[in-house]
Amino acid sequence: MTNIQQVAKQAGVSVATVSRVLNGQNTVSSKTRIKVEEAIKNLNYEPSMLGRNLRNSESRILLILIPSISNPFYLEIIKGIEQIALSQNYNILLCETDSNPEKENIYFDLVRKKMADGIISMDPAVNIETLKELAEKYSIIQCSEYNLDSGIPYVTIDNEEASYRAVKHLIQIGHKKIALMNSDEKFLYARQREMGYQRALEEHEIPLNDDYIIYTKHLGFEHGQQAVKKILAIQDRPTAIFAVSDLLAIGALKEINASGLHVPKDIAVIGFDKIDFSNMTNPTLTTIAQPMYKMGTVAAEMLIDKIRGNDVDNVILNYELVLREST
Amino acid sequence: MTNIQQVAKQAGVSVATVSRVLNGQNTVSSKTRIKVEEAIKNLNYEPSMLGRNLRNSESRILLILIPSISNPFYLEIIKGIEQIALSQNYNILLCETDSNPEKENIYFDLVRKKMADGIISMDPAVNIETLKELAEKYSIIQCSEYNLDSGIPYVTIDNEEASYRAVKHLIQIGHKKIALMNSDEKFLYARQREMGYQRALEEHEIPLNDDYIIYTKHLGFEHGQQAVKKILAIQDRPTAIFAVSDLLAIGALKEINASGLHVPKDIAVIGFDKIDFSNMTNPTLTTIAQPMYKMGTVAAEMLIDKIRGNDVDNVILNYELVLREST
DNA sequence: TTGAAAGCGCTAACAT
DNA sequence: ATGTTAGCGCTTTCAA
Repeated sequence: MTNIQQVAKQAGVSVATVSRVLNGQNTVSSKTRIKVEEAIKNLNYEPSMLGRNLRNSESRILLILIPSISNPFYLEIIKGIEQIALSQNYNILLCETDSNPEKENIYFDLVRKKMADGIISMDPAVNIETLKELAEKYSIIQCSEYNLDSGIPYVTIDNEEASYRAVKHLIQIGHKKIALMNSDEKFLYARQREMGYQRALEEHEIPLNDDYIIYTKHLGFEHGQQAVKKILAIQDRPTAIFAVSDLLAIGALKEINASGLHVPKDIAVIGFDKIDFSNMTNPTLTTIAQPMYKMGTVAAEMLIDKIRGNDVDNVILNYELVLREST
Repeated sequence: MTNIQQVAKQAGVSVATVSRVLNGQNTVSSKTRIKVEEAIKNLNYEPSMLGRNLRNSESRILLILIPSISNPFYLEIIKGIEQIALSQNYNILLCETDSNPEKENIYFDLVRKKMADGIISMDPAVNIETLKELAEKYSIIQCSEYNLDSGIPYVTIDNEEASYRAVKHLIQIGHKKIALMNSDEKFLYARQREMGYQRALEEHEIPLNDDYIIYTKHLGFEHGQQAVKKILAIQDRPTAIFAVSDLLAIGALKEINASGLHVPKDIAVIGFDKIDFSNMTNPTLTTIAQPMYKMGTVAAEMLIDKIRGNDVDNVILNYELVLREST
């Protein structure tokens, strides 16, 4: 491996000058610059990030914490993060926590050990106490899921409002018996979306029916299947389902089909996120579109800003109701 | 940030001794070890990977090149890679190339610049000349897609045989008019799967019909939809379709449904990969299961072996035919 | 405009 | 069993 010393020797200059050329400083005469560039070419020299990073005391790596790589919702966000990261010469380390605190802690160690310059956390189940502690020393942003009192900057959408909008749509097309397929109430977004659901019902004077609210442990396809079985078994069966995640809704769709019922004739279904697959189902899924790519770019910009030592503000992005075949 | 010096001072020993404790060397008396460990705790010391990595001339990062993060096929492989990587104290940098040589080259630079210790390439469209050149200086493994003459070690399945098995299944359940929905012939796996398709037909004395072979540019859902339209428009319409990727097959499924035809009554469909979603469609998809997780673990083991300077052998893993509702 | 030299945090060879 | 010290490859301060 050739290093900066050898380039300097070959070019007949000092390592400082080579470094200056490498970093595009304009304090180098064009004659010397050319000499150096030739030497670099001759020797096939590639500067080592290891040396540079130690010297600059940075890793130029951003940590992305997601609960599961299998949920396409996160993939679109990641693409947004990546676009900004690459343009600013950062690389991203994608870490799947499985909502497991131990795994999470291994990844937190990466920033403690200077292997990463900052974290974008998207795990709703993240240990918020640890995260807060970490946020005192390191740069951290929360994306999608967040905590109001943590002081950690976040980017998200207005979950209560989006949920209200979804349920209101169901009411407007004539439904009164509307089930809510929620995730776990320990997550802020779950509580917010439930509040939106309640507000829409109350506003239209539809009484709340606790039997119509089903909770699932995870946001997987199979959990949607299981949950919808319970809903179908209710005596006064709902005519519509609002699922707080497309994956749940897609699972519901499949199970409803299997049970011989028809969507949307017998039961209407609306999802949340607008993942790619929501357009591939039969029928296609009506859903609340989250601006995932945008959330990613904003989160990345916020994080890089924070790493540079600037203060950053929270951001609330807009959602959209996407009408398709399932309602 | 506290460093090794400060720990040494606090513990009343030399930095060498601290380093020894850090690295679990047994040449340290338990008395000193305890002193050092206490100092580490007191000072909240975390060793910097930046210093260690420069000193050891390694980054402990593995580069994973995939064409698209949206294809779930790769996600399962990545999980396998990750499991091995983490257990060996490596981290993985996931890089989506979009099969774009420029983007690819940015990522290649990471290994040239010592930001990564090796590469697992899964992009069929990778610039093989560049990869070969790189493989002379750096550790590289190909996973799933490979090149016979490159000398780059690979892990894969027997595509020809698996494809033969899929088509033979269709023949066995009574089909004679079988379409092949292939990707681009410039990819080795595409050629291999086409050969398997041909062999199965020939063996059962079914004449080859060029009209029944459709090529798609990419392995996306939408490309499956488009391709199946062409197939449905053929005068002597096929009664079965073998798609070389589940995503294509799922797109086909959806489009066939939309056209009013029924799977498998009117047209049987078989896919390839066994991605999670192949079980979520209606009907569920018969498919060739690739051992994706295993491919990942093997690839990671091979790469780490190679980084350590060992020679590694190519590996061919087993596939499986998974019968479900679509045939 | 350029060079000499210090130092980022760590490991390991060598000495004791 | 422990310490001294060189050096990994780079950037930057200071001096010329």
